[in-house]
Amino acid sequence: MSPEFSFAVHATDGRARVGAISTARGIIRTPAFMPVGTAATVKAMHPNAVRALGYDVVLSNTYHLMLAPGAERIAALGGLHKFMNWPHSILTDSGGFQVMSLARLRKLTERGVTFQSHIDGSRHELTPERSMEVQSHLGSDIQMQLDECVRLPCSYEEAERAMRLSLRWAERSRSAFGRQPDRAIFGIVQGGTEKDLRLFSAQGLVEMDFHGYAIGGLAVGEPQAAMLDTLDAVVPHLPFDKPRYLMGVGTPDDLLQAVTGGVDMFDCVLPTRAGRHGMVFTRRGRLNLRNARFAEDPRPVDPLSSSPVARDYSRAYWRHLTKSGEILAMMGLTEINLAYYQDLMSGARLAISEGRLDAYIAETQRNWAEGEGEGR
RNA sequence: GCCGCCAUAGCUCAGUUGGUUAGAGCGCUAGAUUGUGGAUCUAGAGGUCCCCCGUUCGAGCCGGGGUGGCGGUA
Repeated sequence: MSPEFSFAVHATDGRARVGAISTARGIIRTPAFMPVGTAATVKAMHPNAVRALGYDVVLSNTYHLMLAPGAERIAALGGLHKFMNWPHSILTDSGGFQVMSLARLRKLTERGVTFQSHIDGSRHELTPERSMEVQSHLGSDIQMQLDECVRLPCSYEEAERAMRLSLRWAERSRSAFGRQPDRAIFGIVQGGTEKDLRLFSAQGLVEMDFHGYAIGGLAVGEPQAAMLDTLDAVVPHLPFDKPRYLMGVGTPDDLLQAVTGGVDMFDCVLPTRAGRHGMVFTRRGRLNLRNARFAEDPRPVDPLSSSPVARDYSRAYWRHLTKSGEILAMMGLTEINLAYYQDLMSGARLAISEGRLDAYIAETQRNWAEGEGEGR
């Protein structure tokens, strides 16, 4: 296998594609879901368990690792892969999302963004150049440009301002990344739900020649239909032979819809965070295991799951563990959710390669609908 | 036995000089959660203010008696 970063489309079904990204760490089967491991851990999961579920890549985070334990420290310890014992691919977000999520702790200028640490109050400047330096210290296989993610709804002027800033930061990020033949850098399309802004952003990024293109600033407050409309407007303007990454998305239905629209990569905290709070995703829809109706429910969470965790324990047991704040609840429900997301995506990959994605989605949605109200 | 303190939501407790529909935190019941602060937010249910009598236009609040709990003491 070549250590060069590459991407190949193996089959298509409409706009949807099945393919493979090759990194120095191995193959990423696409469409791919990436579990989020912000602080060098997919919370509540051992790395080998994440791998056993079939995941080829996890996402980690520049800002959080820069604060603790520090990028230079991780570099001195042999890089992030070794540090967290995940020898497979790692994609790192640039800190752009924290510009939005930690808005009250940061100041934004043309030069970059200065955060006041939520841990100890210390100040940290994140410029496009520093973000790329940190990501290189970590040894990230796929690095993201620094961008500004804006919560929706927002005015046209605000969306345009953030998009243009992100475009200038894209150029600086691309330049700072330099030549790293075994690693990749992705640009991020911004522009809110304004199609002309999105087009402008996409065209500007494509001229800079990134290894892949992300669509950012979606699933940040707008309805699903607005997200999918925006996606439909952007995707045709992205190169066919480069991976497309919809950042921060999403629900199982979001994933299937976006795959139909031609997206290759996703990440989302939903399966892991929801799992830590008692919510599970199943073939028959979402269950909130904190609900009292599960207190005496002896049925497994999802009898058809690929995960024994979803099959071998009762809903009553998970409800008890969740309500009691037990660590095993977070571990178990996270694993069930990540198993479901993987099953969903591997099903989509197979369906695309067999040219029956629409039927696969229809069947999946039918199962969710039939499970509506289950246990009530 | 005597002395003191206490009794308000499931729990721990606020409650002004006696004044509209008695509050909080936690818990409980639900909802939200989309490039992760194990976070956060939203809504709801839940009351014989220990009991009885009295004072008062009006009592969770004042007086008397009772019951229960805690502490001290012989």
